[in-house]
Amino acid sequence: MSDEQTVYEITWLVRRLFRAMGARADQYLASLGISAADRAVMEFLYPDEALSVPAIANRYQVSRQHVQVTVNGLLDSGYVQTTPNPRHKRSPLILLTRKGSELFSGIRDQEREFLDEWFDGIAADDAVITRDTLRRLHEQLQRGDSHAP
Amino acid sequence: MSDEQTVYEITWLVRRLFRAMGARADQYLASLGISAADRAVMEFLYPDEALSVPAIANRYQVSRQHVQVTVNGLLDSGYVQTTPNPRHKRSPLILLTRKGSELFSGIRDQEREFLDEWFDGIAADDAVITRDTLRRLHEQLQRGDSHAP
DNA sequence: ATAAGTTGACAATTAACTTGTCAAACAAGG
DNA sequence: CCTTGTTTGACAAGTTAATTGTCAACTTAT
Repeated sequence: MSDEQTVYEITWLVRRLFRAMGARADQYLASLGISAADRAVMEFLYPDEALSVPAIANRYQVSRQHVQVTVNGLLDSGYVQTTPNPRHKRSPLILLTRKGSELFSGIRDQEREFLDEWFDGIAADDAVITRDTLRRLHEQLQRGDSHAP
Repeated sequence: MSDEQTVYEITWLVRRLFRAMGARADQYLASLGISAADRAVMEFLYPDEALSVPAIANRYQVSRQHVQVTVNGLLDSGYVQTTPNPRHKRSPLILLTRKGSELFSGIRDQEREFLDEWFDGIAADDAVITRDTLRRLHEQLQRGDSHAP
């Protein structure tokens, strides 16, 4: 049984960290001329997945229409290309171009570098305990969809 | 020095937890007929702060115009009221009405109950380590505004 | 073959903000 | 005082990242 103040602070920190991480990521992605949605779509395709638009929408948990717009933008910028879908003539598979793959692996390198710096002063044991605790909290939320908030 | 996979998973979990918490909170608040912005404003006023609209906007880190709209809505619903501001005739201080105070303390009770359930299986020691680790990560982000993402 | 479901394109709508602008009110200096 | 610059509430318009609705073309199941 955890103390109330600690519990409250953890939720507060999760909110804060999310905002701060999001702000940094957006800033960095904007400097490359892409949006968070673009990055998310590319992540599903990296390094060499070929998925239809509705399949991406399913994984991203977002409307297929929105993914369609994002993918169309990425097609225009040359970061993704289409390949025929054997299972559906009108709905091609989407995959990264070489250019898109290079962009995304660059993004990943930058992120890795940032994470290394960010976790520099954190003891490995503490990081593992934190991961396990957050994991358990996440499972708990997935499982018990009892009542809000 | 923490292992890369662990570090990455922590950031992933922070994102997921934020989304899940937000979804639950929104659902609960919507059932009460208020928005997340309404709740945030009431939190600044609870239990008995009296602040002007621009002062709330400063703390909330959001445009004063947006807070103005939120506060006007709360005035209409009778959750907040105005009191003359000795320092500015056109900009009254905003404070919770009895109704607003009761609503917010009800929200807090519900949140407390939810958090108790959520952290039920978590050992107190682990919660403390998690809090401290997240705290350090938060401080690190605040401090070093070196480079993105 | 024919009914039912899936898909891309397009349009309209939404939520939660922001920025811009105005006139009234305020603070400070000369 | 009086003028100059700042703060404020009200209103309007714009933005972002998504949603829902609809259509016709196509695909799948029966």
